[in-house]
Amino acid sequence: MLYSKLFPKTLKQVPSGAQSLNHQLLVRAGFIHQEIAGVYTYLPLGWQVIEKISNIVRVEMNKIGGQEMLMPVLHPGENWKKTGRFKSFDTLFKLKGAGNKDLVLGPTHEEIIYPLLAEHIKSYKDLPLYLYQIQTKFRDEPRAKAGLLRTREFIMKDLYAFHTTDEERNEYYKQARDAYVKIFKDLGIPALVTKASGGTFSDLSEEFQVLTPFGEDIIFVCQKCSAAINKEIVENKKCPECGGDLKEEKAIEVGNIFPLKRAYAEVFDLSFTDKDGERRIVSAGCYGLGISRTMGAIVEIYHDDKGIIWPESVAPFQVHLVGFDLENKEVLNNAGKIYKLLQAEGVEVLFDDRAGVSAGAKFADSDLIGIPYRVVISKKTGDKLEIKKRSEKETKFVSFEEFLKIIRFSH
RNA sequence: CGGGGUGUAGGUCAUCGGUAGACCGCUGCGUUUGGGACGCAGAUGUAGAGAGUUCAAUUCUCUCCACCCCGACCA
Repeated sequence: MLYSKLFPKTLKQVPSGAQSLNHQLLVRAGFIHQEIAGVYTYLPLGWQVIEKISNIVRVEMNKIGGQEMLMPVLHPGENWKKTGRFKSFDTLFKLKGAGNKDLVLGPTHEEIIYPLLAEHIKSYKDLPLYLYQIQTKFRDEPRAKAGLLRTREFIMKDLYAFHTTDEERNEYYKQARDAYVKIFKDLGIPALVTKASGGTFSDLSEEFQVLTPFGEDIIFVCQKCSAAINKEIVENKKCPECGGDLKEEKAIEVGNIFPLKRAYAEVFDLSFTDKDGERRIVSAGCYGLGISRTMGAIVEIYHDDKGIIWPESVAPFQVHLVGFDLENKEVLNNAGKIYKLLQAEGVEVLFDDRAGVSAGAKFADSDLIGIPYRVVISKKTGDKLEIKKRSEKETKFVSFEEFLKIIRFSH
């Protein structure tokens, strides 16, 4: 991608009202644009990051048997009335469709997937079944805040798993939990598996929490064994695992996994005929992961006073190629050649090809955007590349081949 | 939803009872060229909306709307 063509330009000033770092940096660097409270456009750079995160999640969901699909945003109000959540779900967006029909913008998809499954699941042979989607959800939060950490429209991965027995479901829960641990490791995020209450769905759930001052959850982390427990279920200040001392921390929930109770299966009659000819209710589990919130959480963790420092796995590009002295034909040709060679090697590269822009401005933009590797080509660099990792201070001069080895090795 | 705050150029803000200004950005020309360069010239505004007070309102008052912060809420 040529930087001169990239939409939009970066901003020097912090947007009015933006307090959290993810909000400030993502807006300034041109990743997101706020439309209304808690609703953002994902601009080209931002969308690249969303896609990177989504793909990491997809890989692990597919490994545990997940089949990706896409359910509608628009739901029949009727289904929500059946489960009682048309009234009880506080942040539900409701609207009227043609013929004055009640419609709902989906905040979660039990009301769609249960009736869908009820139509198709007849036998124990149809189970287990793991279905997931990555999709925009809507919740009319009374107070959106902190950039992407709390929005009214957000991108979420939700996997619904359906089983013949609770034992089978619990077995799968462990697999899903491992998959989540792997996902956050691949994303480069230190997420703590945190015990929490299950809310109305189940007695216990686990949340994946990232420590950040802008988080909204209070969790307690054991200073001895690192176990984490949500405030809502901490009774005394001692670790239930090892008895160690607990430290209170602010955190943001980026994932939540829990076994579902059978309420929805019963409402929508999601049952099957077992081997012995008996009709049984399906046992389910639900596994959510906030894709867009995770993007915000990453920025909360990885930044400095100059800008974002993306982990390599989710950066919008791997390499930020910065050209100086581009009025000089030779330098321009050389930079263009490096750009093409990197692309030919499958490297995702953003090439700052702007002429007449000062070095300082290019460095500042590069630091703000936060791509892992910066490569400078100028009249000084000759046949070498001047490289610098965004996360480090030192600059090195290396050959093209050496640079390729470096970025390959880092993966 | 309770409390507080803010709405002025594309962005960040200043101003002020007599219908607007800076900086950034943008356009043109020239000089620069390794950490957000400089000079000159230019373009860009229903001052959030409505009502009221006044000779006169962006400015004061009221209502509404939007956004932000604290709290409550957060399957």
